[in-house]
Amino acid sequence: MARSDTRYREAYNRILTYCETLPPKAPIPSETRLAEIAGVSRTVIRRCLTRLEELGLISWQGRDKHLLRQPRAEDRIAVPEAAADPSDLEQRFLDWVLRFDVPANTPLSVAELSRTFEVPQYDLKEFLAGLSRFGLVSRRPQGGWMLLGFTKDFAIELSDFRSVLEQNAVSQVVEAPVDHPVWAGLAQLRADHLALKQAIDRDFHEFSKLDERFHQTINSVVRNRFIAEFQKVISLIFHYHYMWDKTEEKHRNAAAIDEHLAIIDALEARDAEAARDAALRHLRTSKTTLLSSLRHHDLG
Amino acid sequence: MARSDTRYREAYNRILTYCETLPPKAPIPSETRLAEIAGVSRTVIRRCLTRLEELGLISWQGRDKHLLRQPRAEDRIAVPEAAADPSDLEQRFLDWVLRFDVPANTPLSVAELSRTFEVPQYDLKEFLAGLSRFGLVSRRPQGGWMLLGFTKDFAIELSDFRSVLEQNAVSQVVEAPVDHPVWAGLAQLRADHLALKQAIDRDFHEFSKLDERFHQTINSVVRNRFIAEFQKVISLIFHYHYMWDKTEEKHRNAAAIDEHLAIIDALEARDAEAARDAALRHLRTSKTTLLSSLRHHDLG
DNA sequence: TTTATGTACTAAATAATTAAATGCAAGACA
DNA sequence: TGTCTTGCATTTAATTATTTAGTACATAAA
Repeated sequence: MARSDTRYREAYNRILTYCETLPPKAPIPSETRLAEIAGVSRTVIRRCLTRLEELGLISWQGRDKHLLRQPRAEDRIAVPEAAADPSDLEQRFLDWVLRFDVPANTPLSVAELSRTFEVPQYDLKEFLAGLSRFGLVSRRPQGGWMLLGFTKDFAIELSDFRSVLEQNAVSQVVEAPVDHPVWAGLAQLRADHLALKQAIDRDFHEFSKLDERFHQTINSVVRNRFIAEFQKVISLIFHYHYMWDKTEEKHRNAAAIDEHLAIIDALEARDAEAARDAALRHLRTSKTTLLSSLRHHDLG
Repeated sequence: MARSDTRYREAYNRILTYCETLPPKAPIPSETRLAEIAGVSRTVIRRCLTRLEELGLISWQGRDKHLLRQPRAEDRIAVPEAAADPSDLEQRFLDWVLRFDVPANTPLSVAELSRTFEVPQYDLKEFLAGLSRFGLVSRRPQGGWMLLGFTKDFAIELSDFRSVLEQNAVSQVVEAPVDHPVWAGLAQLRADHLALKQAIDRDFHEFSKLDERFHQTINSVVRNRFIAEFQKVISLIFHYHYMWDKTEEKHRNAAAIDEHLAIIDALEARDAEAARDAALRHLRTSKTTLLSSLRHHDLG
């Protein structure tokens, strides 16, 4: 019942690797130096040295440390399997919510989620605390957490907020210098949109990816930590719902392609007002799509 | 080493209060009913009932429960001092950061913060995890947390983000129906601004409060959980820095009053474009002020 | 004087533990 | 017979205790 000693184990192996580079009988550097090499504190280094001495790899008396023999493969210490990295927990969590269409006001059990995602409970708690800032989850008075999201109100507010951010992004694109990578990106996007428009009867479901790329390109111009954080969540949610609402998908995607092209036209003409108008039209369509996809889920 | 039984203790006292309303020898409702009354689970209610029986307050056999005597003051159970409520932890934390001018890239010790704010470490971790979503703090590789905020970049990005949100708010105010409370608020603000303008030589430091109220009023029109969450943080940061930058405070505040009045004029004339222009001018001034206050802190 | 180690203390991560919640089955009562 | 209630068992969550790791200072060696 205490923290794991992974840090020590990893440091130990790193020190072994370092020792392999030393000539036989070489003196071992100071604790401080080793701490720098392994990127840990002296406390950990001393544990490593103790073990090295016990295994007869080094002699250690006072400040006199010498390598006794070359490290072998079996000297290495086992490092516990790195748990599924919690870095993309957000992606996987939202994926789970959206894929299984978890309804609003579902109580979330940390214990259960911890099993599902194979992530320690405390990582999850930290993660949920973060999401609560976005109003996606909240604490329940009896303890535990509750999924709030994906009500109609949520969708409306999310769409509105997205509109605000994207209107701003569009304004910034117009101001971007000619050598900004966004222009190359938009040129490519125009070509890809036109290509898909030709093959829309067959490849209409390819649009979802293109849509995501389109919005990402436009937003890439905005360098803002606050906005960037939100964009990740927003794009994921829209991406999924867009994919799932199958009603008139082909027709809807064809229309969206034209809306995108209108935005690209206005941007390349550096016409701020026209671009904002075109973007607004497109975002309104998106909002409607998101809302209708929610409605279908509710009914079905 | 386990969770506290505060919940049980509070529930017990609540049940006592309920019993006081009952006539002598009255039957006690079912466990489920009591659970509803006290807002806890049946498990807690059973602990309460056990104690009530032990103290001879009730008889309890099977599902037959009767009140034996009226509860007295000394029957109440002691509830551990409610720790300083963690709800306004955010306020107090930001207050601390800003008041002591904690520099960027300061390591934050959960243990120390826990003592400072008299909040369990547990709560703090959750809180910091939330703040990390706003890019105010981040995890350190060696463990622990680190305060990121209040560099120049941070201030710029925060200001820009604020501009985006407020431009949007201003656009919404113009569209607000005539009976919306914002119009009364603005009328009052106009009067207060004019009054302060008269007495600016003496009361110029009163402006900070007025500024906060002004921005709050405008943003109150926007009903959006995402934006609301940010506004709290943003307004606090600007509020403090505004108060502290003493350079030319009087002149600066006088100018800001005029900028506010210009915005109010445009809003009341329902002139969206003029309002956005006026807001933009004011937000640019604010940004400059925030940046210059940072510069002074760096030099001092 | 400088640098390394010894020692002591502080802090963070996390498993263990108890409080609380919940689900299910059987019994009581109408 | 059906509904409400309680008894029992299991699961979950909050919080502490404990171990690992980091850090500061004293002391000793070079």
